[in-house]
Parts: sequence; structure tokens; C-alpha cells
Amino acid sequence: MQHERTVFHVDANSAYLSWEAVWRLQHGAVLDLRKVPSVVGGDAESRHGIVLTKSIPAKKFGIQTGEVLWQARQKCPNLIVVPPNYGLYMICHQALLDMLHEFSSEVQVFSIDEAFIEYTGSEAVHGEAIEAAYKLKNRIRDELGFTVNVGVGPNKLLAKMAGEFSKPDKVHTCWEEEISTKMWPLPVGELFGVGRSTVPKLERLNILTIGDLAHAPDDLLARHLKSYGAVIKASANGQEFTLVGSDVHPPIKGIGNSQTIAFDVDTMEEAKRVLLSLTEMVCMRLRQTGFCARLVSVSIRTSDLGGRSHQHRMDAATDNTFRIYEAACRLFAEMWAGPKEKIRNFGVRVSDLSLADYLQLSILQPYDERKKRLDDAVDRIRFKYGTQSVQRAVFIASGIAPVMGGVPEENYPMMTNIM
DNA sequence: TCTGGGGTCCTAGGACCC
DNA sequence: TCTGGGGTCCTAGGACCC
Repeated sequence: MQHERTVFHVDANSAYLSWEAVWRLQHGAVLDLRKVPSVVGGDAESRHGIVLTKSIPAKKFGIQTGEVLWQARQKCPNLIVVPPNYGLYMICHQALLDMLHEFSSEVQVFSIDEAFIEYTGSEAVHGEAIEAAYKLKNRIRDELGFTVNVGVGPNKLLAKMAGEFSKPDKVHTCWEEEISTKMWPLPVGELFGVGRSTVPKLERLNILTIGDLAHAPDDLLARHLKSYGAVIKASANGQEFTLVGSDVHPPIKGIGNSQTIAFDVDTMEEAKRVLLSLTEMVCMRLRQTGFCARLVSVSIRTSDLGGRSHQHRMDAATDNTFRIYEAACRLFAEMWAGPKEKIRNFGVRVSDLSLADYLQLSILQPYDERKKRLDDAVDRIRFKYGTQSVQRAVFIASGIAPVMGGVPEENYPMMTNIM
């Protein structure tokens, strides 16, 4: 059968856990974590105790991604929990990408463990699509040591849906003519774009399968789901037209960091330290990209797990840590109910980005020139000697890290010594 | 006994302008 | 003693993904 377009979706099976398992086997471990109930999970002591990835045997106990670890342990008392190692994951991610580039020049990274490749036009080099998909899957397994699913279809949506059909180490297709048999019988929640809150809305309309959604009346969907109804109905019919982006890095829309603190924060002083620490990280990243931002958002999650956010649009775009910190503090003060409200998680995010233009800035705001020189100096030192090498005095003995958010630095060094 | 962190996109309501 | 209508900007919050 000839198809106009052929897209692959490649997805590492239980990525973090598989990568951890492979690393351990290569370093003398006897046990393969993939073959026993195990999870990669955060540190419960510092209130990061959730399941990040589960093994297939762990899944059989009903353990779910995102679940708290103590609940997972109740379901499976012998569960093995290993901490995440993001440095290793970055290496595996890159190795996967390098392999994909051997099969097509158009590769779109979708996440750390998923990518699309445009296979259209590659048949002459690597053979017919299915054959190439198997070749790709087997080479990753044999040369990199972990397994992937490859989904094959006429667009990204169907390729992705195909990749989910059964796991691990599988190739599946979902062509237009296969939608009705392979996709429509599935529960509607399996469709990309239909998540936790849309499923119950659809179920109330007696839309239970992807096929039900594909045939649902437009006006019914519009009434209950607004414009989103038409979007997911199109998906249920396999309609999706975006291209596989040839640039690996799509344009950045915003930069944010957030962190759950190991203890509840209930003083303004402590809250401001956390905000400063997060702002340091956000602004360092912002300056690295060469952008300035106009919109500053602060979000909090309280001890009862409720969340709120406030945002402020600045008069002019900036990448200055102090200015963004000031805005963040104002936003927090505006939304915080006071000491009775205990905060467990803080987030700082900047968006509405534009290219940095210092000439204009320094004319409008003369003092920013000095602030910018300070930011630049600190950035250079941190880049050279590590994030913790320079820190503001307020953090000393405060119990709060001076630069917070993102991947902990101690996970990175191995990236340089493995290759 | 205690739920992470990084994103994107959309919507609704109020303010404000003409 | 009566208040239209369109458009844009700003902000809060919800939903989705991995």
C-alpha cells in the first residue's frame, strides 16, 4: 500500500527505569530492574516522593506514574525504588537522537524519551517503512541496550497512537484504513489530548470509546467542550496536519522553575528567599537564551495542595534578576493570605519573550547597565566554577539553596566522563 | 499519611478605548 | 432614568502533554 506520508513515533519503553537498569547491568549488577517490580522515584523525605517511571512488573501491581511512593509500596511491599539520575537520562536521550538521525534528517524531539521522524522519502535509502521501523527498533535494542516502541502512520498523531498499542519492543502501524479497527475500540481516555478532566465530561455524554467521539454530533461537543470538542473529534478521526519540525529546538515561549520545599514556608522572609533562589535560576537560563521577558508569573501550592498564581506584565522587557525578583515578591505579597497559609511549593516563570536590547534599556533605565554587569559577572563565575560558587548572603545557613529549580547539579558531572 | 517539575495552549471576565 | 458594540490588553485559572 502506498501512503502519501510516513511518520515514525519512537518512544523509549519505561525510559528512566530502563536506562537505569541498563546502566546498572553495564556496571556489574546482576538484577535487571525491568524484570522485577521497581520504580524510579523521588525522595520522600524532601516531599518529592512520587513514582516517575514504573517497570512493567510494577504496572501489574496497579502502580501508576505520579502516584505517591507509600501508596505504591502498599500495592507491592517488595517494590524496589531507585532515585532518578538525570545526567544519565540526558546521555541516553542524545544516544537515541543520534540513532534516529541515521534514518531521517527530519527529527522532532517531543520529550526526553520520545521523538517523531519524517520517514517520507527515506524509502530509497532504508527500505519500506515497516522494514525500516523494525531495523531502527532492533538497532536501538542491540546497540544501546534499551527497547523502544515504533509507531508508524500517515501523520504524527496516528504514529503516536500506534506506538501505544502494546509494549514493549514493538512496531505498530495505524494507517487511515486501520483507524476504525485499531483506534476506535479503545477507551476515549487513550486518545492523545483527552485527559483526566475531559474523560468524565465525555462519559456523561455517553462517549466512552474513541469511536464514539469520532461520530459524536458537533453541536453536542461544542456545547459541552467549546472549541476543544472539535479538536479532539478531529483527532479521533485521525486528522492531524502538522509537520515533523526539522529544528530540534522549537522556539521558546517561556522559562520557569518551581520547587517543592522540604518544609512548609510560613514567613515572608523565607518565602522571599525561595523566590530569589528560583528567580536566580530562571534569569540565568533567560540570559543564556539571549531573551528578555515582560511577563512574570508566581505560583504557589499550599499545604492543603491547593494552588494559585498571579502574573504581572512589566512596562519593559528585562532579564535582570533583581527586577524580576522584585516583581515576584510583589506578586507573592498580593496573593498570600499570611502566616496561616503554609506554602509547600513555589514557582517563578517568565514569558512574553523578546530579544534582549540593552541599548534601549540603558537609555530608559540608566541603573540597569550596572545591574546587567553584575548579572553577567555572576553568570560567568557560575558557568566556570558551578552554580553554588557564588551566593547571596541571605542564603547562608538559611536551609534554602541559593539557586533552586531544574536538575540538581550533582547529577551532571558524569555527562562529561562517559563519552 | 501526605501529591515533582518542565512545558504549551485556551478561555473568561474586566478594564479600557473608540 | 438611560445606557450599544467592537476590539484589544491584562490577568487568573484550567486543561493538556511528558
